[in-house]
Amino acid sequence: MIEVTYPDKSRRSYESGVTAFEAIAGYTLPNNRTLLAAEADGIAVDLSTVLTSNVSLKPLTFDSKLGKEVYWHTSAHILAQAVQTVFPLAKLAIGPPIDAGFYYDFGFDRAFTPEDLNRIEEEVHSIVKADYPLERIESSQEGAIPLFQERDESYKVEIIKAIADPSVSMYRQGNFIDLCRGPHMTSTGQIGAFKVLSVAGAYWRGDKQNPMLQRIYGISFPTQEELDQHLLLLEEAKRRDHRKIGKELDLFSVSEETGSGLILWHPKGAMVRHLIETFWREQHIERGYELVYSPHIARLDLWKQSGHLDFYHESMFSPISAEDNPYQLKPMNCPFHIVIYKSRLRSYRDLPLRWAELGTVYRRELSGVLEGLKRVRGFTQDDAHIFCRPEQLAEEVADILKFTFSTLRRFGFEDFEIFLSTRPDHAVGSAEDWQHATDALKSALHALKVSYTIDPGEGAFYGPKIDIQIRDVLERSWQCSTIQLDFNLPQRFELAFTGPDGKPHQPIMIHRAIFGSLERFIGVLIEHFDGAFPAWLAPVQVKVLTLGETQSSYASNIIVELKQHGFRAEADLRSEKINLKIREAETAKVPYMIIVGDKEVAASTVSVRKRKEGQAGTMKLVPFIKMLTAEILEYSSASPAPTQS
RNA sequence: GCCGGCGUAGCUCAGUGGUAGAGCAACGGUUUCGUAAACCGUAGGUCGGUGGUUCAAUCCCACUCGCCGGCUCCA
Repeated sequence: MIEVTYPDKSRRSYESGVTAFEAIAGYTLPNNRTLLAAEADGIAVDLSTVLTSNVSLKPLTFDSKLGKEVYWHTSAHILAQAVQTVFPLAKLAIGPPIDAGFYYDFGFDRAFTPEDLNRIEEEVHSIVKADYPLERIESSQEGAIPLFQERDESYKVEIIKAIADPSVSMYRQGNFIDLCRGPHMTSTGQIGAFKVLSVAGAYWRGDKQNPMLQRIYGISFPTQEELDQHLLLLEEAKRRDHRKIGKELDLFSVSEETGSGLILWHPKGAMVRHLIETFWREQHIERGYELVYSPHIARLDLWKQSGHLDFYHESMFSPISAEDNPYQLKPMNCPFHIVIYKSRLRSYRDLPLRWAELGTVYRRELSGVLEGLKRVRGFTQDDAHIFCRPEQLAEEVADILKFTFSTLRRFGFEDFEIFLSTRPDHAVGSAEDWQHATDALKSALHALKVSYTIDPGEGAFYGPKIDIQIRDVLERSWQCSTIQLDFNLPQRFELAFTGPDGKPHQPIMIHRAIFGSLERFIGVLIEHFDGAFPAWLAPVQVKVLTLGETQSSYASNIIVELKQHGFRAEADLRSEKINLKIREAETAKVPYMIIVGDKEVAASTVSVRKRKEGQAGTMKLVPFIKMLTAEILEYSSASPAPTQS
């Protein structure tokens, strides 16, 4: 007999050899979902899995992350079956689930066309309708290889040969068979709604030396409504693409004449950036940072000593010559801050030193990866370096975390996901240093009651790090903030402080950024707000619109008064209809409109109109100013650290 | 960089092997009109660039620049 424990802590006994399906069949599923697979001691398994020992068992439905993975993995198999039905010569490569949906890579002698994708999707529907059961087949490597050789599946053969385990598994549905670790759903008919999304080239194993495969992306959901909802989000993301809005609102541009990946900030965009930068500087000074500035180029020798020339040269522009000395355009700010540190002897009493700089760096990104503000060749890091003693580490990190959360909240981000990356295989620094540093990061996270995920071995070679992802209104995740410890640079530059013992000690260096790249962050912000910035960030906060020429001087006086109160206000005195002026102000996403006609002039009032919401009443200018001031102040209510699921 | 797609007036787009159009914007004029587009007119493009095929190319071909979707989520 074996004992099965369920998520509600109840237990039941079964004969050994019972299947996961039998053990879970009686368990009620939430939300009317279909049972897809099971989670046995935290690992997803087929429902046909035979249980032979005590286990804690959980039903998997589409509502969990693991369940989605199973659902989308099976969907990928259905896609592959459809492709091979339509194009028997297409060779199977790999087909995993991804964050949202799945893809499958095929070796094929040409690119798939949109018409091909339509045919494939039709075939998918008939496979779903046929409701083929999925059957798991276990085999030795020796048994599996001829099977795939026979089918001319050279990628599969290559995969099998690379597998360490002598036995492999395959899944069959109808006449389609694929090498696969699984687990899978029980039948193809369990897919509710399926959409083939797009196709793009992708290298076999991501290596540009290898042949280019055709990657088909798809997505599936239990119901048509969920699929429609998802497609709506994709459309919305496309609609509010920051490149499109950036052009419409005249925020920024990129020109072929100046070069790709180099941002030209137009006045309106520059104002938004200026507001963010000003806020950033004020916050840093308030929180005990000092501002520094460093040049855009430095002698090549500096980059030799920092190691960037060895490890980072692929991302650096070529050196610049000046007389006999080669200079290098900076891809990072850290070496400059280090040189400042070294400009004099430092005492343990001086630490921690917190130096911040909005430093513009240049990186030679591949032309194909550039994307609006989000991936560029010249960008401004909101960089800071903290030099501290080992025992100060946990507190410094906790402060940075608090600072980061409060800053991100200020910009309307409430949903955070935190990752702690630990020591990779190849790393500098002693095991003890890594242990101490990683513990300090953890204790900072614990102190703030922040939950996080550990990414084992994903730290940089020079130290462990904490990455923070924000989730925007379209439910997309963006990684902006990062806190990285560095054992490498202090060593390379022989940084030291004099301890109470009168001897030199090595400080710990923390690199941290909240926005990461100002350009990228603003790109994310534009999409998050759909270009409709909150009043404190809007390049123009108030637009005064006149009905006719007789109100011009009244309107101008209002502008003067608003400006005296520090607001960004503009007037529209043209002899145009009020509807047109309103429409243009709405399109420009100006948060407040003030409409003045003869009535307002006579009563010395203003008619206030709020962006998107419409008329907000007629009032004297003073209450309007109070209202706007209050709205702007509301944004500074930054709260403490989040609690995470 | 690689694969695929695209590149026509400031913007959004239509179009054809015989040297190009629309709407909006701009400019000029008329209109002074109360909460999301008044009306009339004018001007504006060597059809991304270079070379080639052709009697003739914006349209075909090659190269080049740029943009878009992807390219370390490893059965």
